[in-house]
Amino acid sequence: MEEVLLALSGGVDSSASLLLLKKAGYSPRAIYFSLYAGLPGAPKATPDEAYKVCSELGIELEVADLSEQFEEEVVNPFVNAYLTGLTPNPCVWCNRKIKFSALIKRADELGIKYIATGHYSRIFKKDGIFYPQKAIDEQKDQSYALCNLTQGQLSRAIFPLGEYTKAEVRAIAESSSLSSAYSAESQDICFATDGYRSFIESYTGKTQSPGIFIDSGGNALGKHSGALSYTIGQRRGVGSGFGKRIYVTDKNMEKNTVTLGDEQDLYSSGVTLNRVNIISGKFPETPFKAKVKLRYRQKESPATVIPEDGGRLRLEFEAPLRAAAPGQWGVIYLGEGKDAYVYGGGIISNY
RNA sequence: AGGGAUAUAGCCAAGCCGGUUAAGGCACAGGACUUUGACUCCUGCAUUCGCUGGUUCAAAUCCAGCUAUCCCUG
Repeated sequence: MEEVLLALSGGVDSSASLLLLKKAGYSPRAIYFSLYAGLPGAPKATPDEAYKVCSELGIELEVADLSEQFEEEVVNPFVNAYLTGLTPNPCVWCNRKIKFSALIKRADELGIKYIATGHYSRIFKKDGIFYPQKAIDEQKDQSYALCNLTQGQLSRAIFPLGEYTKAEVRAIAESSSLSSAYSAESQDICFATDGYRSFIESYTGKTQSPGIFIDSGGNALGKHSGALSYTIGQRRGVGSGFGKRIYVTDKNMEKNTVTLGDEQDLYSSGVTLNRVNIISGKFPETPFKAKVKLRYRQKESPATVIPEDGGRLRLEFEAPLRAAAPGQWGVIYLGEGKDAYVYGGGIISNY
């Protein structure tokens, strides 16, 4: 039987993945990653649930402490991004640098070919290249967060949940009487359950200093508690007295200012992507049409992808898109509808 | 000092030729959604209408006085 190394958190998704791998005839091995033990401001997380699931399925569980790598590869860049005014996406980095990286490394040590996770995504293979493809359950689709994976990681990955809906996954776990069948959805930043602001404050030990809101003309509109707490497109927490809904349109960390404006000011016709990751590994030579997402949970929008110098990609939207936030990942999809797959992605740098 | 205007929740603001539970927006709080930040959605949010009296079966809505603020003329 083919062995597979599965990342198991103990939640319903990874548990059901384990079950599905067994049913599919694989011989799965499970590994639990401890990511933020002892991190200031981070919640407690234990492998208890993972152990429970493994004992229910007669699988041996291995526990790996990755907290050092996690802090170096995910938490530090995350905090630094915020301190420089960006809006980072830690999950994209975590998948590449931590989860999939550690899975591959351990699998190699064990002589195992395949790795697996409980992500809602499929693998699309074309011309010998493996792409993350949207999950059947479009509501849960997580292919966006896999845009930064390498070909080496994808070519060995199995996503058992890609063909199932969330409801089916729960039903599968339920029918096998898995104790995790009713586990809550994971959500928000896993290591910052009280929000990124308070996490960064406790992690750095520094509180934000107050600054001012300004309008597009630079006129002062009021005071805020620190520019770090705001992100492009945000509406809440900007104060009152405007008589209308008003949004963050820009921010400046050096001056500690946050610019406010109307919703229409948030729309941009294109963005430039930095630190581009092309799934195939082959940087495009000519412009092409594709679909893009500027954030998780946004439907793909048509755009033209234009290769630029320095390995950058320019995205020109067919219709203006709202609130492109520097630091977020712009992800490019090819293919249509439910079968769309990730061509690549990069970090939004400006507009 | 005269003349005029306005006073409704944290802010803006309907209602104001009287009639059951005082619109709405912003802000705020809680929730939903969510492996990122946002957005979005749902719910809540003045027993009370500057104050004090009066008229009336009934007043935020009419009347009087007081107070505050704004504008104009000295």
